[in-house]
Amino acid sequence: MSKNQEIAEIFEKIADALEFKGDDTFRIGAYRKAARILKEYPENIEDLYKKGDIKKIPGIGKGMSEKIEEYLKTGKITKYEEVIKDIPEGILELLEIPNLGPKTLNLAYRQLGVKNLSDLERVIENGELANLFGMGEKKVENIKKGIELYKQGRKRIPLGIALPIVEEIIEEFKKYVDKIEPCGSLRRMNETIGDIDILTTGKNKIEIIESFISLPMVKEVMAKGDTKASIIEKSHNLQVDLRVVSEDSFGAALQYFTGSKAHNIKLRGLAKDKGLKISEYGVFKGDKKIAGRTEEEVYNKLGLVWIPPELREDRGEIEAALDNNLPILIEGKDIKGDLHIHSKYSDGVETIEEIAIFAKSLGYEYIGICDHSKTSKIAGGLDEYTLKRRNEEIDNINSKIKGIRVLKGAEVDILSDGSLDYSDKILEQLDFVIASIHQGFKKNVTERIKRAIDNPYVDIIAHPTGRLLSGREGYEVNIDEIIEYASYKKVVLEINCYPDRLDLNDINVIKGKNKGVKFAIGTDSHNIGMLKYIKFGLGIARRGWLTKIDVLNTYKWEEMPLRRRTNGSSN
DNA sequence: GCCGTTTTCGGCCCGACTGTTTTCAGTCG
Repeated sequence: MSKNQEIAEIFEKIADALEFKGDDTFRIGAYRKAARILKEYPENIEDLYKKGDIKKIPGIGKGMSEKIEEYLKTGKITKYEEVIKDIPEGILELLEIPNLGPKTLNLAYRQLGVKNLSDLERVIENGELANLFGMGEKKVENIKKGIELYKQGRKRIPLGIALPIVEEIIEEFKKYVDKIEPCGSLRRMNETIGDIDILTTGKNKIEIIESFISLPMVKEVMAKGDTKASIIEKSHNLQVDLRVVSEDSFGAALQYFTGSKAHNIKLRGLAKDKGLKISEYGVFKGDKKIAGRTEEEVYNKLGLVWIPPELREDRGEIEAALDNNLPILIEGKDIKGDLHIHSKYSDGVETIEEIAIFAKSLGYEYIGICDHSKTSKIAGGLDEYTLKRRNEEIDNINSKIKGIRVLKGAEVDILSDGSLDYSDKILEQLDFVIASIHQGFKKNVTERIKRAIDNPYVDIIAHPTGRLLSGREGYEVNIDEIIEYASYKKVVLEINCYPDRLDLNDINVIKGKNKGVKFAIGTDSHNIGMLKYIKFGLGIARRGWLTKIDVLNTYKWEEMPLRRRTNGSSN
């Protein structure tokens, strides 16, 4: 874990502890903000500290920088030890229980000695909790429901799983409403989704709410009012929030519910400075509403150009919008082909010809067929002889099918000693080469990837960190070092679109972009249905502030800046 | 705890829903 991450986690714990104790909410907010900044910061905080620059980070002031310094020097933060001293171990975890906040938890602790989950369950069952001042049967019932959800482990789920659920809900529900739009982290294309927010507008609000809570996928209704309702859906126990607003507030509501929270807080501060007020209903000057119908209107009234949802994380996008200096983000129409597709030759489903015909129908100019190399036996890796046969087949297809070019690629294993699974002589016969780790996740991964980068035939490093959103931590790799080296050697890093991977992620993409690295967006498709996953990679690319020129597969094949070309050798 | 071309003190985003409370607190997003 990086120092940034370690310190961020301590700041988070301080915030939890202060919240439990009922400390000033703005102080708590300051710790949470500092934690978020550290977690997302594209530079190593230790390096920054050595340069003496940490206080220049907005949100890190005197207090935070002293604590960071203390941690870097001594490995601990005194403030943290002080605040957790008189708090029973483990009780703060209970703050994750929905419907149980710091006030109630603290009350249960002081009055009933609740220190852990089983204590809490006991005082619920014997009625002691309900008897406390300000408590009652219904509140306790909601906490009980919250405990159930907590025990089921309400994890954030990958974007790729959440999106089809949302699409199903919208399909089922759209007949009831005039307009319907998903918002929240889903609209921002966050790699994982905590809950789903859907915004609608329509004539009869009550009827809309009623039809929503009666949808077939509803498992449980959490809340229901005149303008919003929350349900838990059946398939993944996801919370889905529906908001209904009137037409002339739709833009303001879309902006508001898209977030992020940090982005909105900063926006509201900006509005305040201008003597304006923003809410989900619009932008107001005094009592007069001056914007709200569209998002553009809302941003414009604050002196900003419209900001794409993927950038709304308070990572400098508001400052850039003030200067009219936002990047022109890459879009779907810029993608000229997919550079990471497996065919039937290895572990894919379709023949190369079938893939080519399908990709042509998507409007692609080329596809890169990247079957596994011989050591990946379990994935049907190709030996040299089969690879040669495959290449001949690709030549045939290219002469037969017009309007799309099939590129001879390979996803070559980086072996345990850092060498590649094919000889240079074989690699030379390919149009381009992807190298990746598929074994020895804990064995010298950084050095091995660097050795692969040293090979002049390697163009792209696939899924550079190896993390899986469903759980696997990723390789033991120093990704900062890989980014640095890729930048130096002009090797391209992949944004792998596979929904469980999304690797690199947005933060690493930002780091790479800052160092001048180029990226390839590849779906890693094993069947043609997966080619549509390109949209997830695009989401990551946009969250990483990438423009068209940062991405390899927005170039025509002849103009693609592969390093074996840019280094002077011909194709 | 952070921050400041109106401020180094006094602000800090804003509102919905729920429940228990006779005017509002807690939780959530």
